[in-house]
Amino acid sequence: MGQLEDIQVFIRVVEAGGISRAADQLGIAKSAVSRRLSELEKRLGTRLISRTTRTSNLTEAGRSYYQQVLKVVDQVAEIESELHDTECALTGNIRIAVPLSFGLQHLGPAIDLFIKQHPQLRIDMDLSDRHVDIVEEGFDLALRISELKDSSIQARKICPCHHVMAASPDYLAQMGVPQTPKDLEQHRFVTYSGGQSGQWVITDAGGKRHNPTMPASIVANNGDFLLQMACAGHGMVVTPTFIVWKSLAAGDLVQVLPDCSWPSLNAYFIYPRNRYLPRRVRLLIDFMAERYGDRPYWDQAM
Amino acid sequence: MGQLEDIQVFIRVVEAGGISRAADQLGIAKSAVSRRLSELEKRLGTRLISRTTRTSNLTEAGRSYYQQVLKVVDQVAEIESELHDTECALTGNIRIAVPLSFGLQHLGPAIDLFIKQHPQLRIDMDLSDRHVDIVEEGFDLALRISELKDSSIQARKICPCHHVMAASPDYLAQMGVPQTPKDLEQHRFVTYSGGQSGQWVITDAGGKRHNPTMPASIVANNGDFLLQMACAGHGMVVTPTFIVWKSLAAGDLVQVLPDCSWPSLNAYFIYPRNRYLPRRVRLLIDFMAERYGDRPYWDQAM
DNA sequence: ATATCTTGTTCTCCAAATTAGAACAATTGA
DNA sequence: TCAATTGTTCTAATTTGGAGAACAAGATAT
Repeated sequence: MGQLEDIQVFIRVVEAGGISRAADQLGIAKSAVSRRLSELEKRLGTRLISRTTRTSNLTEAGRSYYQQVLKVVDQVAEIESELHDTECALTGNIRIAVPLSFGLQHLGPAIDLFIKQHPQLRIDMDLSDRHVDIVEEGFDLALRISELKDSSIQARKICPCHHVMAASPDYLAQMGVPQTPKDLEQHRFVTYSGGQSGQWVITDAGGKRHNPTMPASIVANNGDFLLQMACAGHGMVVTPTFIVWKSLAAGDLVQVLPDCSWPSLNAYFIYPRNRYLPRRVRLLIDFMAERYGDRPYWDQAM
Repeated sequence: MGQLEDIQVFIRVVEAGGISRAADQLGIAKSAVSRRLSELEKRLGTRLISRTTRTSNLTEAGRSYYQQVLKVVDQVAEIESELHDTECALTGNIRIAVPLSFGLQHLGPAIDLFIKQHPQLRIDMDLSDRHVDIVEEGFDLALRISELKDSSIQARKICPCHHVMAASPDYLAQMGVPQTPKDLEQHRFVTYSGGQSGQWVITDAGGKRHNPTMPASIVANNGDFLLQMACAGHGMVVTPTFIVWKSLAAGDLVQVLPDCSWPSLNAYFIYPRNRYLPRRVRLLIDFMAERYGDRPYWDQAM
């Protein structure tokens, strides 16, 4: 391999935070990464990353070198893929990190369509609900559902993400149907773990905001699981429409306090700032933004 | 090898004007160059150089690609050699094309000193009097002795290049010593072949310009040879001081019409415009400019 | 018109380069 | 204190890439 490949290995080590993680992400042995890095340092006559056992840190020279070569690597990628894409069908790999529920239920079919349009592309999907640092982990982009976008990254909104409260008919028959937000305090909930999911602000039809206590009998970090528990009558759930839409349509769940509204989130594709975005990645983002848009099909079905 | 090395091979093919010459300059087999170029074109999905048997021409895509990657290759070279040179003794290669006479008599000792100061450098010297296209032939720089500098290249003057007229004592005893430029028409000359060397403009002490006919009994393209012929009494010679200085000092030749002057040329180092000049090359140019300067040692000895 | 020379292509063999994996030292965390 | 993890180094295996031969085709010289 060559000079630019050595540089790319170095960049990966820096962004991954270590040789072992870089090796995992690059799919090569850590001995190979170690050797490539050592040879780059030898060629430059200076240490780029100071390593002790179990830690590695950029030196001052390494930091400067990293800033400079990052631009060069992007330029080469841009020059070559712009030329290639002018002449050819899209090829290459796209690494995406997406939340589990959204990924399984919505991105799957969408990716299927996209790949049919661009059969020479390869998609590498990471489905999980953990927070992903796309630079550190070497992703092209990630889907994030949130209110605020991180200022250090670029984001493209692809659709709104509304929430509704719902419960099973059996549960409501047993516990009664809440008429006002205050009534909620007499009920049980299944809620998301972590963060501040248990503390929701609900806005009633008159525009008044409420902050009801919602005692959780079941807590989990997975929306599909919570949906199952709600359908089984274990409590009411506040959940995204993109999760609950089919259960509502089937009558397995019934919307509660439908005139009230919950804080609205958005789904964004995020990608690294100041980094060349290959055309195939841009096309995928455009494709998804168009496919979902401001009134996605699951909201239209309600 | 890698992506950047493929690009460097491509650049060399473009600038050399063909795969065979590029292979010669790179020191690898033309089959290897052919294969590298083909693989680069395959990766980009487009033809960069259209080849028929015995000719090759840049395509439109190739021209654009060449312009863009040239900058990138320079940037990488700059980033890495600036970092390297900050930390280390100078290393690397310098390829220089120099005129034969000047190279043998003056650059040799100078290079010897320079290499003693920077022992890890490697000098690749091409000595000839032919016109060298430094970009096409892959030189870092060339020494050129001329009046005008080519506008498409960068030049750094390293010293003036004065000419004098001289003849052997025997010749002058036999033929008489010319007193005025007009007297020259009664004499024989040994002169440079090609160009307009046989048509000199001499300026007398009063500032008047003369254009004497100087019949040549011996013509050659090498100044050292002409010096020998002049010392042997075959005629008078107009020659650079850097060639004739020792023969004058030794009494083998005597200056003729010393109050007159000849068009003054300069010695320049020339190097490619818009191309990163490694520090080692810049240091060599500085070294030579300082070593010779406005009154080089051979002019001081006269 | 023909022969020779030169360029670029393609293929095969072999040497060189590079990776995987094992073994190890050393630090960190349980 | 022990186990886990990181990074380094070495060796064997695998992959890559160059050299050189053979060839096609165009240009040049005779």
